[in-house]
Amino acid sequence: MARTVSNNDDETAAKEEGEVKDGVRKGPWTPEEDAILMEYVKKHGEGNWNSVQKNSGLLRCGKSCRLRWANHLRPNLKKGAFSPEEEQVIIDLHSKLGNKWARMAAQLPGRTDNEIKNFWNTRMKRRQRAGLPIYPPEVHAEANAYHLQHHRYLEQQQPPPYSSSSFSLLLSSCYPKKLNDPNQIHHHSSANPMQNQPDHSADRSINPSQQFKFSNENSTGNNGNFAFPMSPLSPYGSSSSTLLNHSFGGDHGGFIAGSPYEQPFPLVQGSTTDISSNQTPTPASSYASGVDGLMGASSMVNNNNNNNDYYEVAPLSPHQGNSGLLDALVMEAQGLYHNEKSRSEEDLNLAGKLSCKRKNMEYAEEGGTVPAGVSAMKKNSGNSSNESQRDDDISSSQLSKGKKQIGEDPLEEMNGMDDDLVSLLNQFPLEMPMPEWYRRGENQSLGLENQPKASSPDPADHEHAWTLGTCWNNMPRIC
DNA sequence: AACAGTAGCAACCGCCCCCAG
DNA sequence: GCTGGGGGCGGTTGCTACTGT
Repeated sequence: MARTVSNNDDETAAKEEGEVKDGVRKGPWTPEEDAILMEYVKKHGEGNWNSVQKNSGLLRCGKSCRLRWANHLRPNLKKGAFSPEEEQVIIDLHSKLGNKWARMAAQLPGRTDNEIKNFWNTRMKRRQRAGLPIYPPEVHAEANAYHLQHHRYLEQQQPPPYSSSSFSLLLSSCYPKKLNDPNQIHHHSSANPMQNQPDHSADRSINPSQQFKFSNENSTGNNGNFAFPMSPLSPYGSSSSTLLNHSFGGDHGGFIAGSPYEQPFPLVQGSTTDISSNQTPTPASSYASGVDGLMGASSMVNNNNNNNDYYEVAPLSPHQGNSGLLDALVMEAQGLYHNEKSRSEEDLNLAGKLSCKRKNMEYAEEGGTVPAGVSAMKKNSGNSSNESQRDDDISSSQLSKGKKQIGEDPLEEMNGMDDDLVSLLNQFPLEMPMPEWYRRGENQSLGLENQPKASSPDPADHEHAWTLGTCWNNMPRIC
């Protein structure tokens, strides 16, 4: 559409010059302003943005200058469409980090967080309209394993090698789940376009996508696929358990096909879902030993829970050296490793308590009874005042050391929200009408949720679903 | 061809948080 | 503890391009 031209010349002129309020101009930057800002930065360097107005006469606030510089003027900025490689990186990073645009930008030289955000939001919208899942399955599988690895750390009562902030966002990549449905483990369970809402998605009750009651939920938990009762508030919580239920996408290994950094990401499960047949079951230690980077504390985890053996290696960031954020993450991981052992048990209790609460809601929602184990967990999960006290202790002890240390407790951050979130938990509707797009997804071969049960996964069908059905590769280019 | 509707995208704003002084 | 600077991120706005009538 042709640009709408105002009939009011004065208005147009005012717009072009930008609106000046309190001596600060807003609106689009003019080339002259850009030149002034660039000149200023050239002379004085970046930083101290609030002094720009004083020293350069630019009628822009400091923040506006900073943004303008960061997003448009700074050297080495890439402009234009994202390359396929960049898109792949974004998708993969988002599956792990959630809406951490700045961190993602740190791994995409020349790209800004805003640019990535816009790209993602546009993509989200597009896929939302199409009723498609956000992630291609291979990325999702890797992200799931990434999350699962964290989950296993908790089970082992070992500190997870993630930072609080990063992991809280890892949780955002959940697909909606069919809790306790043993079959669900083989399904990428959603075409839910809302599945990737920001951080809150750690909790099924918070993530809008997870408020929907899915039919055929099966509360039997005797096959090892029992929805792991973890806290929605724990950074190791429900999301991981959610992921546990669909982590093993059957026909996907731990590699991102076509990824600019095809990291081997072995993920081998023993019994329920055999994905090992589709990838080389490499001894995790061989990966764990020779890697560094984001997952500096990468490790092998062997869990015998419910006859399922998992050997996992944390995915590693392939991009290094372009961001202090990554270094920070490594340091956080190291800090976590040393600081959290003493708290993990209590954290688990809290996680159990809260997740049991949610679990009870789910059972109630299904009209069933709460299994004894769940009730018992609820009883044994301690009391909130103790938890609060613990958090206070942690906080004060940390404060007593002065600055917050890198590697501070992710649980502290999460638990700080306990009251609010529990309140939210209690207020969310237990059942919502299943949206049309989901019902459609149940019956049409749009996404992987419609793949045959993984007892006999058909890679060909699967491939078809993505290359033809969901048109991942055929999506229009962003331009 | 002209117009209207709509999607995609760039850019900005506001709020919040962290950190250093 | 307070304050200011800087940064992160969600939301919004407005322009542009495309498509349908």
